Amino acid sequence: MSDTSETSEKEQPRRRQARGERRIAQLLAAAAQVFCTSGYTAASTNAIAREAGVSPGTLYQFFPNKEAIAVELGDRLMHEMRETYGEALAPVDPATPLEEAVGAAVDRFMAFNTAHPVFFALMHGPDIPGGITDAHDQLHATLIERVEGLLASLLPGTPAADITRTAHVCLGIYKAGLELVLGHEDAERAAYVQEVKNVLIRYLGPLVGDRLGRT
Amino acid sequence: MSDTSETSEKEQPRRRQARGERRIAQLLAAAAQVFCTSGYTAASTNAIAREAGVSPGTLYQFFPNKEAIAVELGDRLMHEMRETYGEALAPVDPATPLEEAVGAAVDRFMAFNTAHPVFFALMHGPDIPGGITDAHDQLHATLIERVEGLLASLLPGTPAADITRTAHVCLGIYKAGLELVLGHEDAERAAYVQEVKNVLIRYLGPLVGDRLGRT
Amino acid sequence: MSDTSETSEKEQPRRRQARGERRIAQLLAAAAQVFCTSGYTAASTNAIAREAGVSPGTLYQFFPNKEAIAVELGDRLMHEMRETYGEALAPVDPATPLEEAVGAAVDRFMAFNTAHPVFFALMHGPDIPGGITDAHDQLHATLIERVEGLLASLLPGTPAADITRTAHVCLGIYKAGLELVLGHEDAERAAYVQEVKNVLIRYLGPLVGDRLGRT
Amino acid sequence: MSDTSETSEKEQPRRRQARGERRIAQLLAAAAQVFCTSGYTAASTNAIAREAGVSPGTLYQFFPNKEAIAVELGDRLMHEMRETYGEALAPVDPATPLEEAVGAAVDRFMAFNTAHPVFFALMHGPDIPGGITDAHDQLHATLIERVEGLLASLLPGTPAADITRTAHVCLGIYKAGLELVLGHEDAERAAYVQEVKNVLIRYLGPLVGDRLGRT
DNA sequence: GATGAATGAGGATTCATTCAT
DNA sequence: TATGAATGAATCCTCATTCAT
Repeated sequence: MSDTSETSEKEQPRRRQARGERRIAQLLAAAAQVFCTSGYTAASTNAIAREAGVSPGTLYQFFPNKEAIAVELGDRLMHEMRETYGEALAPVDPATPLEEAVGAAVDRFMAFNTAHPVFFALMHGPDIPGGITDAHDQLHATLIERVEGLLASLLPGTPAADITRTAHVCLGIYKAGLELVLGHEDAERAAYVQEVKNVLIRYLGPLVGDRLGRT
Repeated sequence: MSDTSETSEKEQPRRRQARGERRIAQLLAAAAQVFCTSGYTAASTNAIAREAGVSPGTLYQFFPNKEAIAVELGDRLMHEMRETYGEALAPVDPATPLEEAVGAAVDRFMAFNTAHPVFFALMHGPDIPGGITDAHDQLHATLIERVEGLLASLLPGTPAADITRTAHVCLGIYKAGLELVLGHEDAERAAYVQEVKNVLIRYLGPLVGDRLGRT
Repeated sequence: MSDTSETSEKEQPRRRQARGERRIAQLLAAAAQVFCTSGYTAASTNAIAREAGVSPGTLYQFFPNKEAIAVELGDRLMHEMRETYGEALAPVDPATPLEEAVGAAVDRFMAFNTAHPVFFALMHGPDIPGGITDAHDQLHATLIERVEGLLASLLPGTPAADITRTAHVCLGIYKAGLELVLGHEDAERAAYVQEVKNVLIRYLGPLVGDRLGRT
Repeated sequence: MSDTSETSEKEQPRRRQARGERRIAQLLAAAAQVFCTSGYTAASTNAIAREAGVSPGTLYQFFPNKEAIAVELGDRLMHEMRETYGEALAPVDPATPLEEAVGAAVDRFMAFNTAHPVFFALMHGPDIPGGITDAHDQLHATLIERVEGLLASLLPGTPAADITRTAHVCLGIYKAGLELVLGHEDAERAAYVQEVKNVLIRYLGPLVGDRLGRT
């Protein structure tokens, strides 16, 4: 009881921050839950607050608006992804067989996304094509960056514009695949995972081959 | 002619229907516009009515709810697609080179979807994974069917389950590609179209090859 | 076919009127149906028109508004009641035993109201105490008049104000009883009918008795 | 005092609740007003909020829908009734002369209903015979129960089914009488009150008598 | 007469956000 | 910090009524 007492002048700020962090985590967890259940657009801040067991006012003490919740959620997810699979998406030894590189990347991504289904909701975002919100933009940009990094190491010497385009295509394929994977279970799910790998490997194969061929 | 009864069963009703039909077309056009601008979820029936220059009540004279608008819009799009590219998606002569078959299909699909951007909004639908609405379900089911038809002719002898899975993958790829295509213009757009073709061709190539190889 | 031809100059007006009458009857029947199903307040003119198989415009060709439909319906019901049970509610031979007079009146009223359940809906009317609408006012007034007539013959020499008050009480009892009767079936319904008679007989008994006693 | 934790569990919540309680009371008062003026069916939640001087949103912070307002209003009225006239409707000493028992009950009921005219609106409810809403159902059921209690003590030995039926009849009589009472003033009102008593006394008299007779 | 399209105010209800406490 | 009350515009949808045809 001695140093957990709130009246300890030194501890208070730290405790406050700690409490804040806890609240934020709590709110983000609730938001994840609600985003998964209802999708981003339909998710209401009140519902998130309720799910978190706090009042709407409290929510707005930590986030200026709904968007910001999604942004922070995305950031943390990306962060956790980096923490967890840190080097998995880092540039790859060009000698690694493509099958292996892609297979590992897809497996890890899928594992992560299956464990954190919000990711999908955030990637998908509000359906509108152009107007995508910041949250999704940011998440998307970060993901693209990472994929670009991977591709750059797989396809050295490829023009940046091509790398970017290929990254978009790969991410698109992955997202589409993820939707299918999440929509099925067990054997069928596994089959879809394999298909995603197939698509990516066959798509990227010739690109890698070209490079090799030119050598 | 013997009976100038209550309502002339030929002219008047047609007139009436004509006006109604025009309004319906007008409303669907407005809905397409609004769906494109705001996405299906965020689109409001009032906004659609406003866009169409009619009162909300008028909208509800023709459609019982928002969903019904999307359904009808999807139906008409599918219908027009069939009319326009009727045989383009019909089973294909297995002798057709894959490049050609896929290239033609993608070109036509893309042309149609570029001309009718609503299609994308409808395909995408409300972001929530499970809850998809009828409108999107129906559209999706119809599209899947068509793709299955195509694939069945390209990959004879393949088990139905595999055809279905492959169809889902192809449609997923196409949708992801469409998003990228719609998000770019001119040369970049063309490049993305080419990438979609590449992905599909390379994905399907081995499957066709297997068949050929087995022959 | 000769004289049913619409081109017969003389017949046309008559036919028109006849047709009009048919339409009105049709509309009133539909209104009765809808009033019963949804109550007067919740009944929509569109629903009535639909039930009648005509367009809303047609309805308004015959009735200026919803109220008027109820009024006309009430009128016709009163009319039919008079036609059917004409003398049943007419002044009664004071020698008739009260039980008999009341029993007969209740039986007939109940028979009529059971056969025409709209009557109840119209009597009940929009729930608001003071603001009762014309339709119900009129119906009510007519009913009160009739009951007053009956009572006047049963209770000769009673001041008009008392007759009126007693009439209101009797009608109130009857309406309350009707609600109960309509809410039950078979044996229980019969029991409630008997109760209504009991209430009225016992209520009126002393009044009649007074008179007799004074004789 | 060792713990100045998150929320003081004694003062603050009470404060909060106090404000809410006040709003609820205010809203219920407004609802009562509006229900009286327009009847339950025609009363709009917006009108209630306006009458209470708050925004529609505020209303929905306390009540999930219109129905709930009526239910709560009914509950509170019943509660107040019990508080105020607690034992007045409680089982009665069978030795009490019927006139006295009925007279007292009617007087109290009438006093209460005159002071709280909403009661009538709630008892009456939406005009539609079968569809009665929960609010009215509940109120009705509670009232019936109470009347049954009264009757059971007045008519010991009567089968439950008969008690129930008699209770329905008495309540019906009372409601019909209330309508008349509320529709008149001063002397005429008093006269109607007397008539209600007369009806009930004469109706119940023989039932009590039967019992006595059988003794 | 008859049609059915058109109206538009109004219904119940929700929601992101703010504010007094 | 935390609360929860407050907001008010916006949501989908209905309905009595009118009007061109």
